[in-house]
Amino acid sequence: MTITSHDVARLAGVSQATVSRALRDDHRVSAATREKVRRAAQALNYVPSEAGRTLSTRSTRRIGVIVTDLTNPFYPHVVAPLHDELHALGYRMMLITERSDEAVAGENLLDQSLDGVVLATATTESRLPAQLDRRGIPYVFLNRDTGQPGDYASVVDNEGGGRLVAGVLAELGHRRIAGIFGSPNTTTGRDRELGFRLALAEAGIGLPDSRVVRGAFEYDTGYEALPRLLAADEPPTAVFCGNDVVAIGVLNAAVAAGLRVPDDLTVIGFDDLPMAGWEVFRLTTVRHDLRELARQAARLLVRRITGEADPAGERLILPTEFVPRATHARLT
Amino acid sequence: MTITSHDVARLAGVSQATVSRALRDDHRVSAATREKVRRAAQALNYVPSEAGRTLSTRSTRRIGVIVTDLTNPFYPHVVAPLHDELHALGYRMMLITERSDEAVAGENLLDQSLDGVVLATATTESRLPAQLDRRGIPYVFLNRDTGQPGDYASVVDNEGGGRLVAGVLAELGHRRIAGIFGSPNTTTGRDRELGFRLALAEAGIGLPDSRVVRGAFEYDTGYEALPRLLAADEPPTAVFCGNDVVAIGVLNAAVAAGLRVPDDLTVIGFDDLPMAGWEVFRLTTVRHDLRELARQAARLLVRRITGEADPAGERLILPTEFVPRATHARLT
DNA sequence: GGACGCTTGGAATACGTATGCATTGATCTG
DNA sequence: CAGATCAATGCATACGTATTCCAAGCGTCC
Repeated sequence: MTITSHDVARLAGVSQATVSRALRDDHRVSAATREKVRRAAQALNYVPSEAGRTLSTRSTRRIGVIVTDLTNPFYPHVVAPLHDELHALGYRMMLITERSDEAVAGENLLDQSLDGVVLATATTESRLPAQLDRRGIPYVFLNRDTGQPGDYASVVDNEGGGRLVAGVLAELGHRRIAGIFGSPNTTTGRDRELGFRLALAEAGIGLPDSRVVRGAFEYDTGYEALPRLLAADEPPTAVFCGNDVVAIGVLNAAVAAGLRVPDDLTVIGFDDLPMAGWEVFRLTTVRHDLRELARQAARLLVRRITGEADPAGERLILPTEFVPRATHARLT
Repeated sequence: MTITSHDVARLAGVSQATVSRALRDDHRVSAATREKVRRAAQALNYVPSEAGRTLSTRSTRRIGVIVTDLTNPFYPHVVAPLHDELHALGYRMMLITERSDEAVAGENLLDQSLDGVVLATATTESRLPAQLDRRGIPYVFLNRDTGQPGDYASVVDNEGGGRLVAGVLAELGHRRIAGIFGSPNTTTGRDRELGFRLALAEAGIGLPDSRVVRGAFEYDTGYEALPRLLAADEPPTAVFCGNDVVAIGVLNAAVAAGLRVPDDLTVIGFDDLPMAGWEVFRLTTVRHDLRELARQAARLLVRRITGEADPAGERLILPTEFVPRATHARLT
């Protein structure tokens, strides 16, 4: 039923080997035969079998992308450019979404069906990297900074971004400041918190545990955290959120609580998703180039696959920038 | 370097064939040998090669999912449950996002690397179904209703949903009503518009072209449409949007224009994405079970792959339900 | 005119798994 | 006890492509 290179060979009156060569522009085939083969392939509507090619070349031109939860608005903005860049580089994308990536480990990602993997999940406790190493499957971290010397990662200057926000809040006169950070097992959250804390300390501002919440980078985290923070004896005048999605949860909770932003509360996010610029939010946040982050990860992975990457590991860091919109105000 | 079933066979002291059989629980292998093979495989950390298996069985356990644009908040809510359901059914998901699916046709989806395809793109003009048919690759439409007898589709009762909204608006006393519908080349948009128009007509309410906008199911469509609709001589008192994403664009445009919703304008969406329930929106909309829509599509596709589906085609239709929130009001 | 190099294309094989068929030994039946 | 039946396993091959090795043809140079 399916057309193979043998069928093309028969029609063109050449050997199967010649068909393979002709279609791959091997210089050892004459222009005339190439044309003949081309026409035969066209006539039969021939498409080379991916499985046959994979078995022969030991390369699949396929890359796995592992994300936690696609319905979290953050991920699509990294998956989409990843897809595009990988496509441009001649690779297909295999999307794998898993709550815990122990489940991913249970999956057979290791069956040689992937040329490489992009790890875009947040958690630092996964055994997946070790397993990939053992099987010799190249991978890169996206938005996760292990600090391990040999690793490959495309990351954002999270610490710098955290500092930026602390600086701004201090300058605006805020002293009772709260933080909603990512889970402690995400480097993204940890680094943002670290930079934020350091810069706050330099400004002589404390950050007591009573004004700190940690949780997943999800809408609900922000939505549920705000009431708790407000219930304290000395409620905060400003909240720094670990990312925009959390901040948007906070903004919605503020509406529910009848709080006016920024008059009653300053809210600052991180990422600058398109959503952050919507009129209903006009969220003040920290921008970094998510598209470039993804592109960079894709290119790094491909370089690692082709052996062009630095064997000692590579760490590509993107800068951050403060984006003032309408959710921050000077304390009066 | 990589471990094959031959290596396992050597270690276990059996033939490669026996390894294959033992690991696939073939009843024709004794419990003792099975155990011996299991242990050997375990010791070597053996994982069967996907490519070899594919070549041999002519099945890839891989399904392509084609979507237009992942950054459109609608798609993640269909891709995520699709992924989960396919996973549960033992298939992997290959995500393909393309602006135009002519580009998809250029892709080699036809190289036998997919057991089936879910078409979740909106446009009706694609040549892709014809190409898949020609190559005998099973596929289903998700949220697209071709009306062709032999097709397989998982859809929503869009016409019924449109009727619901028209009924509500009429009952609320609205007479100057606007519609922002999907592109004319999407059946989703067309059917919603159709039901809406029919029910409006039955209520004796007109829908002049000056109060109709058509465009992609995107945020910008709604955001840019509202000012134009408001500029008319007799601006509408209510807007029905082809989906929630468009409605959210409208709500943001309303904020930008200083309009109060629902006092000045009633806005109604379609889909009931989680976002629609956010405090800042509290969007009145039409609900259908997006998760079930995806699940149903996955199961239908798998049934078609295994030959269990009705050869005459199948069309699974999900009901809709009106969800009153805070963006609609009675005309005073 | 013979050795040699270059070009072109065919034959053969590797890649890893699944499976039809053959083989072997054992158990059962009349 | 001979022959039939059956369980368990090995042998051989198919799947489709890429590639290595080899052969043939042809021109060139000294």
